[in-house]
Amino acid sequence: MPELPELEILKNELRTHVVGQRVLELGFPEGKEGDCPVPQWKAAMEGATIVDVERHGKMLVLQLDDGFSLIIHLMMVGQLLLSSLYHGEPSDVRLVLRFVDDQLLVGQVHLKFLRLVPTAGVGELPELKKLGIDPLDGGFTAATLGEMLARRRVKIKSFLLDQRFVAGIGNSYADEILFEARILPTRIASTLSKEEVRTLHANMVRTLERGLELEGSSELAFVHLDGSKGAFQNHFRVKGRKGEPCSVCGTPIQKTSVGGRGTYFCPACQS
DNA sequence: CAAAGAACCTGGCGGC
DNA sequence: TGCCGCCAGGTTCTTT
Repeated sequence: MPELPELEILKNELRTHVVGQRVLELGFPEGKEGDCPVPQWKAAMEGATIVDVERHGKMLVLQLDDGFSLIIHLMMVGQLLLSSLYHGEPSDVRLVLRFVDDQLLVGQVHLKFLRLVPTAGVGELPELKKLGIDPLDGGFTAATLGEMLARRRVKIKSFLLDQRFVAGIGNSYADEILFEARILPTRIASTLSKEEVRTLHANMVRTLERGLELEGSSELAFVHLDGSKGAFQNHFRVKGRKGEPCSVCGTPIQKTSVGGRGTYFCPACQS
């Protein structure tokens, strides 16, 4: 779903196309405002200029020059589209930012996870404060991963999905990472050997970077600002491949459930 | 506090 | 054609 690589792509595209834009109007479709305090949000955003875009885990933070920040989480099916790049008809619009040059940033976003807060308080938001280390951050080393895994009695797949430890990995990348690292999703975190920790770390970084190189995974709804799809889903080696021969050894890929999430793995390659 | 599981949410799909 | 239940996986809450 939209995971770290997809959000990183959107962050970069927003930095290129939206940073520097001044918001003329903030709009919600009639009757779809949800619980958003529309008048206050309009007052805070209209007339303000977007000066930076950051990513924290799977969350995007659009920083305005008047001291407010808009925080967006795409959940499973969210999309952001920019009218100057995208020429179709967005399907389920929930949020529209109109800029002074008449460009529209249109969002199909989960309003329950939309926030507008003072920029100074962004770091104190519970949703952001609880996030763990970013796997593409330089501080994320095999040693730090090893420290986090030690004494953790949770299944390694659940560990990867838990945003409090490492932020940004979701259900699709988790399966691909564990396949590449040749580690069973059900292994208990603390039982990984030093060598396995090193391999896991390397493949977390490598797999996420490969997702970036392939323009993200559009397995579900993810698209770029221009509506185009990524290609990583075409290179999945286990995700969604139940019964198909493993690309390494030919053994049929199996599907099981780990932590209530669909989990694909090769019973021969992963141990 | 850690871990597991259920619940909530949205969209898509199959069955009737 | 619609309705319904189910599944998907993002989060959060509840229980142990």
